[in-house]
Amino acid sequence: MKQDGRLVRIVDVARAAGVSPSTVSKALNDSGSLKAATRERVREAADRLGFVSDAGARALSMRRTFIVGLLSTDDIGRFSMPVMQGAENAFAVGEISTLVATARHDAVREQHHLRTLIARRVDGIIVTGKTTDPREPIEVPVPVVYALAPSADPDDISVLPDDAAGMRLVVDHLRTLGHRRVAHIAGRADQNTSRVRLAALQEALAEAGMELVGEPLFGEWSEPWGRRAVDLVLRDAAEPPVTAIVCASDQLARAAADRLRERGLRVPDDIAVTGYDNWHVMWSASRPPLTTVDMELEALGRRAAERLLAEIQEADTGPRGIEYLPPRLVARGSTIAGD
Amino acid sequence: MKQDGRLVRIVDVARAAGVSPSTVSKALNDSGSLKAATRERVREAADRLGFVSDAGARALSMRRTFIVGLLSTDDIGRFSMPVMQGAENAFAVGEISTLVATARHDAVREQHHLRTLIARRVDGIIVTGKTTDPREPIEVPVPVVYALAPSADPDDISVLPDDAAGMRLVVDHLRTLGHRRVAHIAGRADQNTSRVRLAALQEALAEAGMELVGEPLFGEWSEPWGRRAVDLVLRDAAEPPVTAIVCASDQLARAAADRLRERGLRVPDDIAVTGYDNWHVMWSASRPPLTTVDMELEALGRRAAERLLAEIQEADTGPRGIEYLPPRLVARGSTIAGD
DNA sequence: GAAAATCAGGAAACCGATTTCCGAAACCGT
DNA sequence: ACGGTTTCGGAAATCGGTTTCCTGATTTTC
Repeated sequence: MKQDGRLVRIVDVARAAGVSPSTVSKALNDSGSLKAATRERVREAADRLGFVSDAGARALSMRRTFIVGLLSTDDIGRFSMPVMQGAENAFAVGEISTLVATARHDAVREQHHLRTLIARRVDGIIVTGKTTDPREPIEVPVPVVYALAPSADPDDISVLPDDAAGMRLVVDHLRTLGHRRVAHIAGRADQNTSRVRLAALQEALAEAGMELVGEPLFGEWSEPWGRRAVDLVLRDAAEPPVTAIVCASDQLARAAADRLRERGLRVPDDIAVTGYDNWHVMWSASRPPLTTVDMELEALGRRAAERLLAEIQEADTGPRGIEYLPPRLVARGSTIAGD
Repeated sequence: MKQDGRLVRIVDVARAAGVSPSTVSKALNDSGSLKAATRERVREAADRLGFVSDAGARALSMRRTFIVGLLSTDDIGRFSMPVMQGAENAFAVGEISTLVATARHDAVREQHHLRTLIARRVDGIIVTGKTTDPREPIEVPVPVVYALAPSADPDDISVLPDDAAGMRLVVDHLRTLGHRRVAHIAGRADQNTSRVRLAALQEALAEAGMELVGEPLFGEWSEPWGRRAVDLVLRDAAEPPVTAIVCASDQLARAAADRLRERGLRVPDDIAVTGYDNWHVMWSASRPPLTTVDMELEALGRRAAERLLAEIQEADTGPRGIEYLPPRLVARGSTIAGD
């Protein structure tokens, strides 16, 4: 395959097999009607010559490129990466290639990338972003699925992790363990995720007959904030006012656990801690390892890919609007002693 | 642009402008010889109709797809991501699109992806991986550049971060601050990176007339190991045997700083700590923030893209074999008090 | 054994651009 | 006014496949 001359074309195969180009095409694509012997002879010739069909030329006549675009609003980051991974995987089995484009929050760059994707005649586009804040839909003449960052248009297809379900899992877990009074350390107040998680937490707690102690603490998604927030929870209290702290991310939870230990409290015996994200470097570095929620982002990427494929084949069955995918609770030492 | 019928073709523009298709092509590509007025008229018609040239068809006649493949040996991870980002950026300005393929350490998957890339007639391929261990070169009929994971073949083009230079920066920094006796916490012994960093450290220390105290400590790339390693350094010593600990990663350094604080030692006053990677979540969460080395992976991705482009245009000037790119030292509180 | 139905494979049109080649028109100097 | 260049723009070939007929050959049917 490493010769430098032009690659093997279909006519070369045709000549080698003593048939016409159209016959080669039919043989290799299992179309038309050919004798089994002919098919075999062509196939044999094809891979003897190392023939690899030109996808571009094929796309031209089939009016289908088998390429999808993956447009990321920002950089490909910690969240969009697994999504992309899942999508790429799902597509690869269907012989579909993935073209990546990152807009870096720049509208001009985004437009530029969209133009290129259109020029490439992609069969469809998946749009991602790092937050779950709704975004302006993109205007293109091909199917689009939004993953992680939903479209503001309810007629578009969006796939999101079900944060509300995640919080219910957490509350359920804590209730089973006997906790009744919990505090919440949240992330940035201006992000959808923070508000959704808080709301879901409050609701789930109410249903379970449990109590959210103190104001929810909004801050940022950083360890320093996590540590500071713990101090606020424990503010001038001889006895801890709660038995568990639900954190909106693993980063916050890890910092919380650190701070609690520094303040002489044992996790989980004195206070249990839960995180969110199942981010390996965080949950495993925490002492003890974190009980957390896995959003199953890779599955989300796969699902987005499936929906897009269905949409491309005009056979989509899922709901328009936002589809929520169930997360998974992972119980570890930060809530279960001796784990 | 959101009509559902077929997209605007070059003949549509031709008709609208009252010229032939070939004239449209020339007008839009600034080729051939046309009156300025004609060119303008065609252009005007083209974007009035929202014409976007079909890249596939164009590729077919130009024998150049303006697509490159980005093949990752493993998943796209923390290290390959910025590389990919840098490459994608560099390519985007040249109107080149990036096709991603992740092999997940699976030879079969890798072969499969290579076949698809060849079928797509990519102009070239960038190969990455997460470690700097040399890898088997790939066999393809197009130019290839290896980034991060070098090819075992010295005739191939590889671009790597200069870890030796990075370690020299660290030693230099510590020497300036008056340190003479340092310990080293390394990562996995079976990885090239670990050995290279250690060797460079030893050499730089020798040159600077400084001393590496104790055996280098190999372990894993995790915080638990970082903490344990600190205990080994301080083992049954009333007084710390060193004034600085050079860690092979930010993760290790952050854990080391944590552990030192727990043992009642002040960083950097009693012992200074350095990391490697400039990994934001690690250096910023550390108390104090970490002095570390930034490998400039995004620049590395850009460089890889440049080399590949040059190679595609048969105008490469850089050296065959491995090209090392200079890292950058970032000084922070873990070595400089009051920072 | 003849008519009808089925099967195998090829010729040619087509997908949507680029590019080479060529003819007509405009321009030139004398 | 005339031969000789230039300039401009179109016709047609080409890139590498797929697909639609279409024609002989073979098989089926009664």
